[in-house]
Parts: sequence; C-alpha cells; structure tokens
Amino acid sequence: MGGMAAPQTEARLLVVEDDPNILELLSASLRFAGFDVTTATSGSAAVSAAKERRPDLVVLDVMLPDLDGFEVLRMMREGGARTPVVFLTARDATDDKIRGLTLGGDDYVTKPFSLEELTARIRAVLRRTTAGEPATSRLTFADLELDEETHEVYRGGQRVQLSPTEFKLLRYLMLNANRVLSKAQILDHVWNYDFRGDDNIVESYISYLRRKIDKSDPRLIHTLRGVGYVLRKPAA
Amino acid sequence: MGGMAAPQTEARLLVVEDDPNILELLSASLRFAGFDVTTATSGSAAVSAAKERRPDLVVLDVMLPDLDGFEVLRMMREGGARTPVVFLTARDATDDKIRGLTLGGDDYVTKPFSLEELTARIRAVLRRTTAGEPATSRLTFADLELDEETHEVYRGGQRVQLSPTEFKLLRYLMLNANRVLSKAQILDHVWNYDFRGDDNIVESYISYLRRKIDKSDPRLIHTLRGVGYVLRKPAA
DNA sequence: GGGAAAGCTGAAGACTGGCTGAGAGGCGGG
DNA sequence: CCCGCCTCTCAGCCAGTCTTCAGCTTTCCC
Repeated sequence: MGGMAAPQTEARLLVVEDDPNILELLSASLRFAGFDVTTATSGSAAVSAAKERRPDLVVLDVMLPDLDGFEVLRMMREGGARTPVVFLTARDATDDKIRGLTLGGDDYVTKPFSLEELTARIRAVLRRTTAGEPATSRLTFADLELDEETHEVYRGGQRVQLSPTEFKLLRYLMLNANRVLSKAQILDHVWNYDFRGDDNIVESYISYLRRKIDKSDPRLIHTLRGVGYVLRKPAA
Repeated sequence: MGGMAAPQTEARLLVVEDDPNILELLSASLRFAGFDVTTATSGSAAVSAAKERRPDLVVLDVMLPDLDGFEVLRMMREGGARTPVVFLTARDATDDKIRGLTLGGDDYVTKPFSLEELTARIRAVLRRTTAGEPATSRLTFADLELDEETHEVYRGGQRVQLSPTEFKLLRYLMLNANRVLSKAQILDHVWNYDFRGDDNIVESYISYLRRKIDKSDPRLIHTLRGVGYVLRKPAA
C-alpha cells in the first residue's frame, strides 16, 4: 500500500515511547515514510541512544516509566547538543513545560494523534532546524496550493477555507499525488489512531473536499471504485 | 489447481492460518504460484517459524487460537526485523484492531477472498518493500496494458473501463498468458473461495471482456472448446 | 444432415459501493 | 448560556455491477 512519500529521506529519528503498540505503530510507519528510525522504551535508554546515534530529531513521549521527557531532554542537551524534539503528550497535559516548547524550535503533538499530524510536525521541525534553508512549507499540485504553515489553501489562486480534518486529508492526498490511496490507508493516516468509526467518514470528507476545491473541471480527486481515491490530473 | 505464473519466484512466505482447509488452499496455490511456502497454525508457532526461516513476507490470519495476529506481528518485529505482512481478516471486523494495518507497507485482505486478490496484494507488498526498485505495477501482453495499481486498462493505447471482476479476470489471464485455463481454474482463482454459482458466470465475464477489449482482430482471448480459455497472440 | 453438448449473450433483477443531505453531539468563543 | 463550527453517523438514493437464466449459435460427432 503506497505509504507516505519520502521527502525527508534518511533523516535519523530516535523514537522514545514505552507503550509497545504505539511504538510499533510509530516505527513501522515512520520507517516506511523514509526515516531512519531507532527506538527506545525508557528515558535512560533514550539518553544513551541519543548519545550514540546522534539523531537528527527525537520523538519523545513525555510520560516514561523512569525519567520524564523533560529530564531526558535536559540530559540529552547537556554538552550542548541541540537535537530538536517533537514531544508526545496526553491530550489534557496543559502543562506549562509543554507550552514553552515551540519557542525553542521544538514542537509537540497530543495523543491520540494521526500519523499525518505527527509526520507533518516532524517535517516542519526538521525544515526549521536543518540548515537555514528557505524551507518551503508549500505544497502544490496542478492549480492547488497548500501552505503547511499557515494552513491556507488555494485552488486556482482562489482562497478556500478548510476545516482541520479537510486540511489534513487534502495534505495527505497532495503528499501522495498520483498514488492510489485506499479508504483504509486514508483512515490510518489522517484520522487519530484511536478512531473506531467506519470508512464512510472518508467518503464524507472526500465529498466535503470536492465541494470546496473540486467542483469544476478539471477534476483532480478521482474515485477508483473498489480501490480508493487518487489525486491526479485527468487525461493522463 | 491453476497455473499461476511465477513472477516473484522463490520469495519465501510464511502462511499462518488455523483453519486447515484454508491453510491447504493457500499453501497449495501459493506454492504453485512459485512461492517458497512454510506454514504455521498458531501464533506461537508462527513467531518461532519467523525467527527460524526469516521469510520475505508473512500471510497472517488475525484470528488465531492463541495469540492474535497483532501480538504475533509485534513479537516478530521485536528485534528490529521488518518483515512485511499481509493480514487476513473477517469481512465484518469493523470493530477496533483492524485499524493501522496499512501502515509500514503492510496490507490486508478480507475473508472470503479470491486467490487472485491475495496474490495480487502479496506481489504488491513485495514490490513495495523489496529494494528500491522502480517497482512496475504494469502488466503487458501484445497491445494490452494493465496497471495493477490504478486498475487502468488499455488496448492498443485506448483506455478501456473495466468493472472490478472484469479487471481481476483479465489480470489472471494476463498473468497466465499462453497458458490454457479451465473454467474451473478461473472460478477458483478469480472468484471468492465461497462462491457457489456455476461455470456460466465465467462465460459471461469472458463475453464482457471480449466486448470491451477484444472486439476486433487480432483476437487475443481464445476458446478451446471443452478445455478452457487462453490469452494468446493468433497465428502461433 | 441431425442431434447433442458446449459456448455465447441479452435481459432481468438483486445487490453493492459510493455519494450526499440531514442531523445529533461536542467544543469553544462571545 | 447560546451560537456556530466541526466531527461523525445514519439512511436514502443512484449508478454500476454481479449473477442467473433462457434462448441462441457453434461445434462435434455419428
């Protein structure tokens, strides 16, 4: 099943998470997305893995059996390393510590997250911290433009307002333009991993998207009956 | 049992399934399709078989007597092995767990499936995960082209619309070009294994296919009275 | 040539996948 | 506390698809 494109090929990630299911979910999909992934299941293991591997970015659960994520971060950075971090936190952890994170170039994602959400954050942080590149956060396909930073979307130069889920869905389609995506894949990537509804919600959101960005020719979102959806220029 | 071509020659599969009838069906036909097949009938047996054999891909029933498929997957992957998996699930497994199956390049097929369907998925997953190959998903025969990913079919460069079943039938014919296929074989491979209709449906679909892709010379789909059908260039 | 078996195909009806309108429920801002 | 947006579910609908059936043609054999 065609996964995520691999725009960040070979960036090295260290994923730190004690729940084995979530760890498996993360490492499998981030590897498939083209990252070079190492894992750790405790704070202390994370610290030594970080020392050894010098990852480009760390995905770090705040709640760990031994040290908490902030401790781990402090220890990793003793000695001046400036490895960027994306934290995973519980939804209600309105902790002040979390607040300050985006100041230092880091970021956080609340559980339960969607893979789309997480990989978008990872990409954004890497973009910001890697070199001083202009670092475009703009995706384009045909006359569609999507700005990952501002969440603005244009079709044919015309601004379109999308809800958060519509935005994530469109981003996923654009990242995987010309690739056929099944409803299951879309559900797995765009919706939170604890979503337990059925496929029909994908149809609904495809319908919303079409109404907002694909109501006239040339149509870009195509249905392949029994297979999935694909974002593609027609007449190919 | 029908002659599937062996495009993935010698890839090693581990098939895990507790129903002996289905296991037999699977192992026989996958072997005949050119795979090197090992089997296991329980989760724990699967884990040790995986360790020992290091298969290229695992076909894994979700419902097993001891561990469930997800447990098995997690245990297999402890230690960093990245063996891809094609899951077998019940059709109505709407509830929980099934989510996340398309991550990491894996895929799943719902029971009752057709062998065509399953082997197509297996091939697709192997294609995606094996090396960084260009990974063509395109079959061609004479001036017929069939794209397994997008389900697009061309005859002489001309796009043709096929229904899902027509598509599966044509793919089966193309994979077995120049090989004579009996109606029984076609039924066994292209239709779900629980189909209880009669042979005439194959005639119907051959008729549909001819109308769509074989209405003018040179004819490619030939009837061998009393024997079966074959996809072949004439004058041979 | 005639009969029988095999194959072909049009038509009919049931079924399915996908699309969308309506609306319930949640959350957040005013 | 009310309102509006958003998410998600549900149910109806439609088009396309599957399956069966019956009558027809072709082929084969005597």
